[in-house]
Amino acid sequence: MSPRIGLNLQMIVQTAIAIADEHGVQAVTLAVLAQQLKVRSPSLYNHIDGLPGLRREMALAGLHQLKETVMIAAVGRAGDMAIREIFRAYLNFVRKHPGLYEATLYVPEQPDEQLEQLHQNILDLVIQVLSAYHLTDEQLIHATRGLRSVLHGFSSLERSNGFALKEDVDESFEWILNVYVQGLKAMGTTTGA
Amino acid sequence: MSPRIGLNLQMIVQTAIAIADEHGVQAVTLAVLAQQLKVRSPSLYNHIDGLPGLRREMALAGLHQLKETVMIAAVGRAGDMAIREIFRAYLNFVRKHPGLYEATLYVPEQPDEQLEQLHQNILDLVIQVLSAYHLTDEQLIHATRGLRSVLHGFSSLERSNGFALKEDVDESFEWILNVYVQGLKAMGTTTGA
DNA sequence: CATATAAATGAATGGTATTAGTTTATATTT
DNA sequence: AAATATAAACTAATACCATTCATTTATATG
Repeated sequence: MSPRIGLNLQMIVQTAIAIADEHGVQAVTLAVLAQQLKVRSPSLYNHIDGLPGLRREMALAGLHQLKETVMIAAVGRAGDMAIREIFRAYLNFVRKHPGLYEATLYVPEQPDEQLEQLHQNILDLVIQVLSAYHLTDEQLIHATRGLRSVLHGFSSLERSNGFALKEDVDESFEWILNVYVQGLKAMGTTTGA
Repeated sequence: MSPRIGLNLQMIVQTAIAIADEHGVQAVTLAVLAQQLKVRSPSLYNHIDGLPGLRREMALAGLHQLKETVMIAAVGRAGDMAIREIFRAYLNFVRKHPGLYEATLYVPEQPDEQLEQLHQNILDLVIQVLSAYHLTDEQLIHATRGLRSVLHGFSSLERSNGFALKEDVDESFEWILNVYVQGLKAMGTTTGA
């Protein structure tokens, strides 16, 4: 049932992620991947569905890990503190695994239920935390989108040298975090407008 | 001084941008570009410095256009109104020219003075508008970074199908915009308009 | 009209992903 | 233990891609 079990999916994805974290997703080619695994590139096709399949696997792994990261940050906390820790955990994740994070941005050609499920899982976590504030359903949607926008935007810009001075970046992040939390509270009390 | 002037830089970049806006930056290959220009791909090297050179030209064009867009949005306005219009103009730009915007994210291998200058120009515009709020120098840096993070994050996520429901996206954007402006005012030492 | 110039080309190289068919090591069965 | 089935890994080949080099060729200039 399993002749020549030299490779497996986990090894391949793990190696691919290591390359991505070091040199970016674009540097993950089947050629260098096979080389690092001491194998010929066609052999990889026994375990993954080509380069798109590999990218998908990397995205799945990244989203799963990101979900765990966010969950751990939020567990046992509530309200502002939960939000703040989620923000910090998210940024930390991107800083620690830039290539893996980049991989989570993979957009499949056709709808992918498993990918969508993981995205939804993270979304549900955020929604649960935001439910502490007394927002309408619509405001809840806006707030989650705002949170994702800020987090994705900030970490993406930082990753691509978007911020000139490396020094105050952490302070900027905390400042932005404060603005978001303040805004959340302001919107929660004024249940209209 | 100019034999066989069939091609020029402008034509090439313009065609490349059209391809990028329709199919994404990754779809801009020298092969299809040459094909559309009815020329062999090596001919392009007389006008651009390979694919990296083309990407750089696209980034320059995009940043210039983005700068103009932001400037037009802010001219004759001040305070909240200027901020709001810049937000809307930025999002509109990304929606109208997704590929060109993607091209502006190009990061050169080595420091590129011209690219940096254009980035700085846009930054200066934002800083000038934010100066209406009475922020410290540090807060000003944080505020510009926050603005860029939100704008880049939101438009990127929207472009990659990040938001499930297509309907309320504009409302979400306005909501986030409001949070930002409110936060700005709260942080300012004195109130602006 | 001759010549210099630079644009456009064909040919070739090396990289990439991918497919097809073949070999081969292992697990299972006889 | 030997035979066989199975799937992993391979070789070979194809079709793209960017890029370089040497050559041709059209045009502007002397």
